[in-house]
Amino acid sequence: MGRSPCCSKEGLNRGAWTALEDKILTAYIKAHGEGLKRCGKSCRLRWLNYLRPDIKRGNISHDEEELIIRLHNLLGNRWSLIAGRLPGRTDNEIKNYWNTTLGKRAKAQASSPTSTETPPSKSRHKKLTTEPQVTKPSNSPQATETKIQVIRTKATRCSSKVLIPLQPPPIQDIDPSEHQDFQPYLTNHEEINNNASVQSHHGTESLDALYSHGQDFLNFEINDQLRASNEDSEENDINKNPSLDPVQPLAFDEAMFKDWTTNPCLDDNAAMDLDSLAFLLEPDEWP
DNA sequence: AATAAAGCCAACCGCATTCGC
DNA sequence: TGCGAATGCGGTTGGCTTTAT
Repeated sequence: MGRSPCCSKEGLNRGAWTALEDKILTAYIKAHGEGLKRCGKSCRLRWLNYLRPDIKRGNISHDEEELIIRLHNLLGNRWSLIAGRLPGRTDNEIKNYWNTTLGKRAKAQASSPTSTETPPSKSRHKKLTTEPQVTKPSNSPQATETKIQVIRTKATRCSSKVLIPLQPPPIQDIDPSEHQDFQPYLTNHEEINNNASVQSHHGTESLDALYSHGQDFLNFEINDQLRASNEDSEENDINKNPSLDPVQPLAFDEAMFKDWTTNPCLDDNAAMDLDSLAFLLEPDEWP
């Protein structure tokens, strides 16, 4: 657990602030005000769980569901690790999905082992829109007390509620060319709106992401994590799951990865989904 | 139509870890 | 080396929506 340095990312400045940086920050605050009355923690969460342009919104596909189940068997409640293997999904989303759907299903199956796949509760399939919605304020006390329009970031069904078209954030008064550092934020809105086209039914974009993650995906740090926890605690996941050998490296090396990515059967036309990679998570298949 | 119950999910909270001074 | 601040993470909660009665 713990954090990596917040400024460890390439290209980010660390250490003492320079006069120029101070000037830029001051100019920005002067131009746009102090803005949000939010703590950094809250802002971070909002960014990570919702605003990030690469967030994939929409139903958890069957492939992703299987992946979550397998990873959870492997890692337990290490949501961030699990989320790291599901491009575009957040730890919070996966955690929620597990708590509301998969966990209950697992529990139900455990209590009645003979039953096969149980539908997720009443199967109120979430029907996510691809963009945040601004709903008419409800008649709740909170809503009537304030005239602030609340952006309903929740995935909600279109009901009788009136949906007001989302107004873009007031970014037009920011000249992107003058604020390169804020570029991600300035382009964010557009990217979120484009997420609809990013959605795919069968996880092909996940595959693309896997490609882009490349070896990082194949040699991901599960073993390191498990090894670390093995050192830290006697009650560790390995002990709980004797099928795992924390010291045993994953059966992927550079050559294999190269082989895999150059394999002609994996060309653009190959119809693939995460099922084809399921064996990667099958402990029995591990050497 | 009204109300209760269940489901869902964004955000909050507290703890552990790491950084920078 | 110690300490305060920042950050990452998992657990939990609050409030809204949907479904059932």
